[in-house]
Amino acid sequence: MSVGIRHDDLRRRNRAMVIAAVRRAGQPSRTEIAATTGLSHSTISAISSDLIGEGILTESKPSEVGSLKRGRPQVGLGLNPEAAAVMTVVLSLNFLSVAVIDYAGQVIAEEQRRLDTLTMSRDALVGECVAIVRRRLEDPDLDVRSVARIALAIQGITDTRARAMLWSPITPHTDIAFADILEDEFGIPATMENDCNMMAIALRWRDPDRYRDDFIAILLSHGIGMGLVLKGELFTGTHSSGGEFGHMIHRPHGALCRCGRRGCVEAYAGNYAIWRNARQMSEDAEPVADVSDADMRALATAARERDGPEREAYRKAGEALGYGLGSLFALIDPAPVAMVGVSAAAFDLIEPALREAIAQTAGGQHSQSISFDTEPNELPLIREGCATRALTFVDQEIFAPGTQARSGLGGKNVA
Amino acid sequence: MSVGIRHDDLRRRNRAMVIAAVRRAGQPSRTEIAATTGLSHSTISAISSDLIGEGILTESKPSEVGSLKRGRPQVGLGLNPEAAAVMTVVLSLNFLSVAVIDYAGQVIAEEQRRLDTLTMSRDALVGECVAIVRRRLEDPDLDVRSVARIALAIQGITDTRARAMLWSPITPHTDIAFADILEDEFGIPATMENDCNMMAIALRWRDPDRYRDDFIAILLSHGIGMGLVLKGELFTGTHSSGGEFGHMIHRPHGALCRCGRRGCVEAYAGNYAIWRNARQMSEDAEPVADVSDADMRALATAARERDGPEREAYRKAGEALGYGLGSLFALIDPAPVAMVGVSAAAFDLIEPALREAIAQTAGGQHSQSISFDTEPNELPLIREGCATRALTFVDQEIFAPGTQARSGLGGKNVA
DNA sequence: TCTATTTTTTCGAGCCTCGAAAAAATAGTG
DNA sequence: CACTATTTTTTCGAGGCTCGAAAAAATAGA
Repeated sequence: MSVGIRHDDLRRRNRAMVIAAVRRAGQPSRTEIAATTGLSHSTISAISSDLIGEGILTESKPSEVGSLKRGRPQVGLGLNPEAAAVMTVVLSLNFLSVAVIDYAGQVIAEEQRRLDTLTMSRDALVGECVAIVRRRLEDPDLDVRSVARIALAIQGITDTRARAMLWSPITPHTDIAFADILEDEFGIPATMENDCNMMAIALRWRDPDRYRDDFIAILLSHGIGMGLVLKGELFTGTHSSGGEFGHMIHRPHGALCRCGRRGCVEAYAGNYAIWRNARQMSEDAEPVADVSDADMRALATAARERDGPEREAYRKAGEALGYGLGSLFALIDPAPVAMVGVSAAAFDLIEPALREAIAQTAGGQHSQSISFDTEPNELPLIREGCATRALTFVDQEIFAPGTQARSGLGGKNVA
Repeated sequence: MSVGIRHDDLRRRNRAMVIAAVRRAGQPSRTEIAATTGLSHSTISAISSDLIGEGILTESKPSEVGSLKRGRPQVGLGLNPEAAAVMTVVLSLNFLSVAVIDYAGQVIAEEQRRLDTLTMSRDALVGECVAIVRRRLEDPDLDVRSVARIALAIQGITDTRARAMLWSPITPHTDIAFADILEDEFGIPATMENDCNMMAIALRWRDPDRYRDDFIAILLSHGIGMGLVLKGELFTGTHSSGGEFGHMIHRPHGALCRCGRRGCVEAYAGNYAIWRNARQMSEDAEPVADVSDADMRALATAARERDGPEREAYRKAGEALGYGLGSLFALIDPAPVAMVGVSAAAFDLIEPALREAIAQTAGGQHSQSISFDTEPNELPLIREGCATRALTFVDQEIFAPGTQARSGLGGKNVA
């Protein structure tokens, strides 16, 4: 069953703890780290001395902290930007974007490309991803050896182990093992993440007060996606990335969904569904491939101006989202929700019906206390999430590795 | 944030690990424990020597193991039944049952009572629980001091911390802090658990091969409940016991549910709902308070005999359960399901419509691979779950405590 | 009785964390 | 400007824990 704790695990975990404390706090002193981790000063001293010796952390000048207190000034510890780098690859509908990020979290290079993802062949799609990564890696300003991790994100379903895309609305092809492909090509560990999960991670990173242990990130875009954090952990399905909120059933035998089934939440609340209803097309009408953000904004403007089919379309979207959230809340209890994506900008049109629907459900008793936040731009969020995730991997798996000799100078006599 | 690992934690966790290994394996030798925990023989030897010295474990005679191998015979380690005892209290509709269980898991006493829970006053209900516990504690055969934990289970919603019942269908009263009440009364740590969660725990204990990391236990009774294990952990809501599968919305504005809302899964699949549909009453008809098991069995018999309203009622139940499961599977992916309770005996009537409905949902792609198991009797399961939970608490919190001096003989020179 | 085999215990080495004390580095103070 | 108070950081020895190797224990077969 579960395994006992070895003695070596102790140091490993505490190393990881120190690195995590520095990443979260920015420039904490050793004393601060001791306070947040609960470890003793001596232990922190020993571990940080190791980490500085290994080039993972750096001491910042006392002046930067600028304390006006008496006594020996604190020495801030920071992440050494050159200790490593990671790459993020975000693949969305007709769009591919890559960024290189240093160990301290700063973007040091990026590149973006428009593609026609819906019609590309499988090989072409994979080829574009590989090519854009290669171009970044060939950048003379970048030390290739320092790139320790590549995190891809895609809209759609990925497997639990974050190795492959299983299904995605942006391409007709399925089961593409992006992580393995990139690893084989470049020899750099890679993962294939779900876009909404990365949004959730970024939200927590941005605002840990609001998004801490339990919250929901919902992508209101062409499709409906969800990233869910429960009890401080990213929630994933047993086999796949899970959390397919958009494909919970809102109305049995209801409107036709892009996934081919009927009555999904997405079939009422996805951009194509709002579009379809606003145009008063049949619920059986085949979903359109894409609706531009500009068109969606125009729809929202029309809905705000007059009571007509546009307004009704947003109302239906709100109702579907509300009942869906209500069912979700029956399972997990209410939690803060962030609405992300172009339709989040039209949340004023969605919210009334959404709240009314929630009030009809088990979550309704807390209807008032449920708070919504909106963020119209999902792409930066997804990239931030990927970066955070990749850097966390480096922190934990590369710089606090399982049972492996630590590089060089094994001692304390570095200072 | 999260806290570093102290040196003392190491031993604590490994002690817990050893106890857990013994509880799971029954009579394992030290060598076996070393293998399952991954710790060295020396460590296991030291820890088990401590545990035996403290009276937590006992050595069983070599003969019992009865190996025919050459070499020094293995000495089996077992839980000392007298090391502690726990009590389970299961409160269900019109029925209260208590059991006393020794540290090795054997029932050593029990008592049951019929009540009229729906009409009792709050004080009377609490009073009955306190009284039945007191009677068991006054049993001269029982050493009161050895009782280390009381686990209550109730149908309904409990809080995350397992202290209080928040709402239950078996009584009109709400927010009863049973755990605190019993602790104050008897000075024994207590918890208030959700019945379906205990079912899930018992299922895993009974059949860890089938029910290991991810599975679902659904109670098909007067109401519909669910216990959910995900990634090896019991799933609870953020504030309450959560997993209110029965109150996911099947049809917006649909049939009247016992909870007062409309369209819940339970409003189609609970006993009262099947009864209501079988009698061709309106979906708006007030749910009846109780339907006897005998009546439900008669309904099932009628449904099997002829195609009529009874059969249709079960079909509707299956449909509601199927769409609900489908939505659940969209979130967590499919997992093995156990159907528990009186209507599980009529699962043959439910299954076709259920599978058909699931096939319409995101879970449909795996429709074939989803397997259902049935267990008509929920009470023993709930009790077993409580016992397992209470004993696990004793294992971890009492016999492998945080940072606390271990009792007596601190040494290895006990043998 | 002796040997092979398997389980369990013992023992010393190597780490790790901790608390206390020392060292380092600064701001006030007269 | 020397001295003191104060705060941070490092050093050092003590105490624990786990591990591997070797020893001890306990049995079956020859």
